[in-house]
Formats: sequence, structure tokens, C-alpha cells
Amino acid sequence: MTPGSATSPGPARPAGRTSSLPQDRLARDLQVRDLHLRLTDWFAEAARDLPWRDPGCSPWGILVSEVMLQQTPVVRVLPVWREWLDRWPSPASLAAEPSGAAVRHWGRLGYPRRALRLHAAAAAIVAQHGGAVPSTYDELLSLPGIGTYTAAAVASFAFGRRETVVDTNIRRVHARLFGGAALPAPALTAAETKRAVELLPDDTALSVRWNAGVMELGAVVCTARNPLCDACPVRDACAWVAAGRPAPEYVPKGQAWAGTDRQVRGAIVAVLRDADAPVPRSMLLEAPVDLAMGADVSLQPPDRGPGAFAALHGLRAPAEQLERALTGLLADGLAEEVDGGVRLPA
DNA sequence: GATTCGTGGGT
DNA sequence: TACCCAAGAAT
Repeated sequence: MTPGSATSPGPARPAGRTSSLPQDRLARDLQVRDLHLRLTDWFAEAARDLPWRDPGCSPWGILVSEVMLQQTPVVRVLPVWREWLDRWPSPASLAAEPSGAAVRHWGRLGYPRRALRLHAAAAAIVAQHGGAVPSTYDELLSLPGIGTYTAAAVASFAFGRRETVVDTNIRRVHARLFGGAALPAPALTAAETKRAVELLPDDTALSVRWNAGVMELGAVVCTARNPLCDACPVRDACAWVAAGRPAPEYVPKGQAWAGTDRQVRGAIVAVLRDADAPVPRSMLLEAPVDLAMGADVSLQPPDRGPGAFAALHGLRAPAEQLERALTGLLADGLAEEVDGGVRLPA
């Protein structure tokens, strides 16, 4: 069962142990409905003023924001999103450009394959939906780079549909509020999805505000570290607070970074992004003598950051790893080879 | 189900 | 400083 498609028609029921006693169920239903109202009231008053929440924002603008926000903080998305929507106000306008333009204007948001997939999604929207962002969960899910979360989020936030949205914020809020745990399981479980489905308000308009409100609570109050429980509108109902805010039962393992292929790939893409012509393979794979000997990086052009070339060669990556990283980028379509060398897809 | 895939600000 | 981790998706 996927989060977005699973919108049971029956009445919303609270999570946790199911009692066979009708009066217990009724009591839980009333408690959950109370949470619906309190949480959405709080959201109406405390919601951040984000441009993709503007009533005038197009479904395309909302879809773009959701893709950019995958694993990337709001503050870093904001400026890139504005430039992107100004440049490409519709799926057709983006689809008309080479995919490399999307990668270039993705900037340093990270995970540049998202830019590639967003470009592919725009092309699919043009080819299969007449240029209009589709409104149903299943149609959205079929687009490149749109998974269960984003499909449900766009259907809910852009089209006002009743879909169960489950993101990392919502998972954490549910884990604390109803599960009494500091953090959700390492990966989304069937039980979590079931709980989220049962918690979704029956009323469609309310379900949209519930989705956005729970997500917002997790983003600004019920944060992973140092949650602001004093500012929480549902603190009195929180199982985690009631349990004395016990520590996490496991330690999330951080992603390795230094020395990884991802680091090298990122450095290579940064070079290609800043280049206005194909870059010879040798300049990517072999460290220039002056840079290798520790040339003054500050001599790089001031508006080009610390110097993408210097950053790449500063990694001192083994030749084998440089080769592997470049091969991967070419295979992924993030780069292409031409006569003069390597460039973003044109 | 476990891995891979970027980046930079906060603590 | 080193580590955490942020509106996930694809394989």
C-alpha cells in the first residue's frame, strides 16, 4: 500500500491498539478530530509565508518546489526556485531546453539528477498531458523523479485532493505524538503508512490543511534535534512528552562523504556547470602541476567561488576514482562527451 | 531492503 | 571541529 493511493473511504480512525469496545473507538475518534482542528488552527496562524503556498502559485510551481525540497532545506531552495520559475514558468518552456540547462540552473542544490528528472518530467507532461501538470496521484507517480511522497504532495497541495502525505517531518511527528518515540523507524514501515491513512481527516479541504500543518509542525517545532515543545499546539496530547521525552533507541548512521564517489561527482559537475565550453577529459582526470603543487586558489575569478577546478583537484582523488565518477555521470546523462571533451548535455 | 545519489548551514 | 541532517527517488 502506497501512502498516496491509500485513501480509505471510511471514517478516520486513530492509530495504535484497536479496541473492540465501541465507546473506546468513539473516544479516540473525538480525540483525533480535536487534534485535526487544533493543528490546522495553529497552521493557519503560524504557517511560514512560502511562495509555493501562495494561492496564485501554479501546479507547476508547486511541483518544482516539491522536487527541489527533496532532501534540501527551504532556505536554500527559495532563491533557486524563484529564478527557475521566472525562467521556466511552464513545463513546456523547460521541456524546450536541453537537459543540461536544467542541470546548470539547478545550481548547488545538490543531487543534480533531480534536475535531469524534472526536465524529463516536463517533457512527459508535454507529451502525455498536453503541457498541463496532471492532478491525480497515479498520473503524478508515473512521472520521472516523482515518488510516493511528491505525488501525494502535489495532488494535495496543488489540486486539493485528499491524499495521505508522508514525509520525514510527518513521520517524526506521528512517531512522537502517537508512538511516544523520539524518532521514527529508519525506513518507512507499513504500520506507519496505515497510521497516517487512518489519521487523515475525512473532509477533503481539511485533509489538505492537515497534511500541510503536520509537515509544518515537524519542520519548525517538532524538529529532529532540539524540538520546541513549549511552542507545540498539541503538546498535551503528545505521547513522547508524556513519556518524558526518552532518547532515540538507535543512532542514525551519517552518510559518508569525504573520499566518496559522490564527492568527486559533485566536484566534476561543478566544473562542467561553470564551464562555457566542453572541458577536455585530461583537465578533469589529471591534476595540473601548478594546482597539484598548491597554487594560490585565491587567484581564481572572484565570482566563480573557490574555483571548481581547484576544488576538484584539491580532492586528490585517485585516477581510478575520477575515471569511475566521470563514467557514472556520463551513464546517468548528467554529462556528455563531444569532440572537445565533456560538457553538460546540450 | 539496503545503497547510492550533493550540498551547506547549524550545533 | 566533526557531525547532523533537510518536503526522497530509483535501483
